[in-house]
Amino acid sequence: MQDSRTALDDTDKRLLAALQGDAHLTAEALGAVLNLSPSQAGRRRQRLEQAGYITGYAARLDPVRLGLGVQAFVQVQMATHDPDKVRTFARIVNARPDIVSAWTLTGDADYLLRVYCEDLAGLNTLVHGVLLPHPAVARVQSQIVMDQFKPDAPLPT
Amino acid sequence: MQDSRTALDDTDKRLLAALQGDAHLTAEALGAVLNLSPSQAGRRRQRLEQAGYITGYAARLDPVRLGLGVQAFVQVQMATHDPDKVRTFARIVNARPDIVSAWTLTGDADYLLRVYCEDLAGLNTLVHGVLLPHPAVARVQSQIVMDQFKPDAPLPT
DNA sequence: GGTGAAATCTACCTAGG
DNA sequence: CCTAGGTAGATTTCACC
Repeated sequence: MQDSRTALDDTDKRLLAALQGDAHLTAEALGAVLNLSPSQAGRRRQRLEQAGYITGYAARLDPVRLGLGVQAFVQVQMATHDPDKVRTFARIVNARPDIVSAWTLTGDADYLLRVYCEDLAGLNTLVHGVLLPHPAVARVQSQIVMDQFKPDAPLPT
Repeated sequence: MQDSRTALDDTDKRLLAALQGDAHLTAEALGAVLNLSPSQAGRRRQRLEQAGYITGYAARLDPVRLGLGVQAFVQVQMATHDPDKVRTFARIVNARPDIVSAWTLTGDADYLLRVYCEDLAGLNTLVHGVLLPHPAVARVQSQIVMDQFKPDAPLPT
């Protein structure tokens, strides 16, 4: 199965797109979309899973329904790159459930955090009570999400 | 079922967490995790779906496997808020598959875009060939993701 | 590309608090 | 009366032809 990866044909791409929209599509439904027999659609899905294109299937939750009304991006500039201090910072980031993603970026902001909070007070506690007091942190700038303009992230295929 | 929504009990939260990790967990597997019978686990899942906590199930893809080696955040400052020009900008954002998410933020950057590109050349084309030339755009700053520090986004429950 | 066995889901039914 | 557990029919998957 070395070369099933080199090129995704158009059907593969549409299959991946369909499964990004609904992971519970049956082989029969996939076949209907792709103009394939159910067995071929199922086999193709299996191939793409085993080839590593599909890493898993996840439930999509509604943040507002869960009481998470405030979504924000927080840029964190580090005061130091001292490994010890950065490690304790990393532990905090990993431990806090309200920080759902964290990236290191090129440019002047060292970290970008994506956070979900119940309300503005929660965001303030995170920024001023947790991040800013940390010895490794120099500066924090938070930007609240006003609107999710483009819906989340089907990867381009 | 009016009040099944007001408060999620601990079992509900663990169920949501489990399904965020793997949407294909069977009712039996869920029951094993939650110490419930399969029928009760399935029933609980159904309730959470109907109550709107779960909005759907999606396949998670591997961007690198798909040949998308460069991931970046692009901040776009608008030159104008003229509705017409903003609309054409919005159409471009929605049309381009390499822009997977777009948010409007508080602060000086008007839009934050999350993009996946094959390589740096692709990102450059997007920034200098598509975004900057647009009449509504004043300034663009792209920051490439070096490392995804915290894995993507199970929502806190 | 099709078929059949195994597994799973869902709706209904029964028991217990 | 409401919640938990179990059972049967329908649907789906997966290995084989």
